[in-house]
Amino acid sequence: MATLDRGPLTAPVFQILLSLVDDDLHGYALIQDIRQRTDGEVSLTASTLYAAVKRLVTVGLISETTRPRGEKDDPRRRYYAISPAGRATLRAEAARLERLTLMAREKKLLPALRTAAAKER
Amino acid sequence: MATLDRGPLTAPVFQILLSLVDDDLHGYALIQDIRQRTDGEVSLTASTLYAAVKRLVTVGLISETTRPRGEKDDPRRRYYAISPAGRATLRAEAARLERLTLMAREKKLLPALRTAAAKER
DNA sequence: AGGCACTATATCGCATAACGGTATATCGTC
DNA sequence: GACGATATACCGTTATGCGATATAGTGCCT
Repeated sequence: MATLDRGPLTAPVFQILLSLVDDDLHGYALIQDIRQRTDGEVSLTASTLYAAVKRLVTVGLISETTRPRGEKDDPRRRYYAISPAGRATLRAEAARLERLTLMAREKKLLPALRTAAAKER
Repeated sequence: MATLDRGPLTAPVFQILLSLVDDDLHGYALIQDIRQRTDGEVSLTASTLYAAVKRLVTVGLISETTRPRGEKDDPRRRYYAISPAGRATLRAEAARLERLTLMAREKKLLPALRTAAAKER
């Protein structure tokens, strides 16, 4: 079943949640927003997106919401909003990604950061 | 076939490559090293590890290597080394993770960094 | 009015990969 | 030799991404 293992989020799921942080969007808009934000690096197909959205609703990380005011009403559109659980999951994942980045930096795979702390010594 | 899509590396694969950056290790040692480095967050089962190692060899990101000198010779052990392609892939993945972390930070999902640049203004 | 590209959602089936379980064999220690 | 830890391998299940396809509304142009 759709458990959506607590654990690493897949790229599509991470991007969907990220896109919903600021606005409620419908499926098709999600595809476009993600493609734009990632410079085409993450370009979801319809099947990937709608399946992922369905799973996210099932596990409660997002929910279908009422149509935002002032939107042209294309009756086919279904809007989604991120839930508190979704925000928490996304924050946890962001922290995990940051830890991974740090691990890579420790192995000299990324250039060192010029942190304020480093500047101060 | 084992394509190992250029694209996001899975958590097991990322950790395996990371463990091989500094040392050549055998399968079982990889499991232990990864569990240690990640504080138990990534704890690979034998089936996951050996399958992933096999795929990585197939696509040329790692290669089986000769037994390091001075190691007790348990004849079952098979040692692996990361390849130049493996290093490049790992570096690219680390950069991708850093970009994702940045995206999350832009959405205020992570505390802002005190960068040297920020200090200088 | 008709055509056509774009918008929008949904479903089927295939491929990849993680993982639990299990099997097998070797090592070190008692 | 018994036993636990070490070490690799294979099988079946499950989750997910994605190509392909279906269906239909929208907006624009002629």
